[in-house]
Amino acid sequence: MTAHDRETSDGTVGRTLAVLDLVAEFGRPVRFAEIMPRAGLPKATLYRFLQVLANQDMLLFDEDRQTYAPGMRLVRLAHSAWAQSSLAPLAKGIIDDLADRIGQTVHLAQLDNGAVLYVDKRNARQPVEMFSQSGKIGPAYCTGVGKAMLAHLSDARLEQAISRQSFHGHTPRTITTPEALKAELALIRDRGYALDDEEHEAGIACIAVPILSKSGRMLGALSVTTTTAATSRDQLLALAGPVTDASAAIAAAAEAWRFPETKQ
Amino acid sequence: MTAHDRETSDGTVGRTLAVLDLVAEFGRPVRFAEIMPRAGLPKATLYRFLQVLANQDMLLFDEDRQTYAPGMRLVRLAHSAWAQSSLAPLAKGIIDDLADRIGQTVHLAQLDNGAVLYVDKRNARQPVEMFSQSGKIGPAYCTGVGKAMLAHLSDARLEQAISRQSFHGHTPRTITTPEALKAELALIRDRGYALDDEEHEAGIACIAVPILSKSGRMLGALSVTTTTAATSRDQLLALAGPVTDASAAIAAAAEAWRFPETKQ
DNA sequence: CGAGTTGGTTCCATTATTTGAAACTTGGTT
DNA sequence: AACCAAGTTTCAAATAATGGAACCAACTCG
Repeated sequence: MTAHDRETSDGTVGRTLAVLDLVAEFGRPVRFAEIMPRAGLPKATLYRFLQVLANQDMLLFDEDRQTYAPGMRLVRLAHSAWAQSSLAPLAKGIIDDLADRIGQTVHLAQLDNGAVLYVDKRNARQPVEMFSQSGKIGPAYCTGVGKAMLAHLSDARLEQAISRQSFHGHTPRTITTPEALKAELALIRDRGYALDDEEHEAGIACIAVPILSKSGRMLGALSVTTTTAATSRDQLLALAGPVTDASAAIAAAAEAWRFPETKQ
Repeated sequence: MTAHDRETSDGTVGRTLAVLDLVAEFGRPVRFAEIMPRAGLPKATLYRFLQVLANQDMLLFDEDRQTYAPGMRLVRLAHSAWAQSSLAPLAKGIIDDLADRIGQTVHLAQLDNGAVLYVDKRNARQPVEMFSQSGKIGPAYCTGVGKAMLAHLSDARLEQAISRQSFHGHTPRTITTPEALKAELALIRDRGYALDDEEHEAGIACIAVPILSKSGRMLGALSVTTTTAATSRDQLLALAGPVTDASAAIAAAAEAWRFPETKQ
């Protein structure tokens, strides 16, 4: 039993929110019977939890199809969360600049419960399609931003995060063991940036840097993604400079934001 | 005591989520003492609720400043909610078309707890800035989309929604009484579209239509916004046609989505 | 300096809520 | 008509939530 897995502690509220996660993970409306086996809760208990969540608009219950899906209240709450707690609002200008300058896809990510949470994105040229991208999650062990963030975690938090990785071999180059990952993280820490060279998806490479506060706290990560077809490894490495600069600028903005006035 | 105000029923979970809303409403990180008076809960209870929420990443607690703000877990959950439960994904193409054709700001909204929840938006020309817009809420009684939706609510739900309106007089034209609102809603139901003629903001007008399922259920609303400076009332009214068509197309898409196969 | 104040945290006996096995209802299938 | 699966309700026992009060800073002020 690790310190506190969100699920088990926190009494009724924690258990209920775990069910919410479960429903969200399906990615489609689900029926009671589909949730049951995964929830590991007595029928009656799960039933009551779902009722409460639906009542609370945290879930939307479709009467006709008898399915549950994440509800609209979450969208409203997330708006608030994104605006206040994510790096996105204060990084906006900096990311715009970076994307303009290098003309490639840019991702801004934060770490959420051991997974990569994308909080903002700029596509190479087409109009931004944000909410459908912002809020999306991805694996940490095989993405540039993921590794960049893991590399700057405290030992305890790293262990916790590693225990949540699934280490699925997406491509032949995917890192699939905790040991190999730790070695890679040490390297990343040394050179200051992470590479994802077709570890997650064939033909896709990216360079990522962590966003670190003055005191060394890991706030998030920034990456530029390219296709191996269009961009050589050297060209990709050449982006390290601009991306690192942008990352530093975001860190500075975060610092300024969190301590806006000296004393007053 | 009305049937079920989300707050009071639903036991511990409901009460805890009410606190989450409370924090989100502030729109900025807040301290314990600021939440206290509004929560109407004993100190110890509120304290525990906040602890649990922070533990669950539903809130983010800033150790240094001792403040709570909505947490990143909400962003992840909302992504799921937006993709599955909102009209946005299936309306996307239709809205793109509409915005292209008429070149004005377009809003797609749904009703959430008596308030307008914007789920998608197209700006007149500049790149979309979505998450900062999607998830945003606004008043129902003085916006086009709000009135369009209220007009197609069942009596019971309408009463419930009206009881949640604040009826603040934003401009000289704002409707400020439930009676006047009900009269306006009858008119809207008759003619099929709602107008907001500088009721919310001076210089801003909009035309909105409800999105109704075949069975008459109100799914959301669609609006086009213009400035009174650039667009005459007649020009605005001329948009009723295209907007209504788009709304019908969205309703059809929703219908098709919810009943994809006949029997299989 | 020390008494007072505000903001935050912890205790713990009481109480109300949650719990879940089992019974029941509903709707569909053979 | 009997059967089965999915979903809903019941109710006594078990547990977890409750909140008044005490406690602990960290400031402020006389």
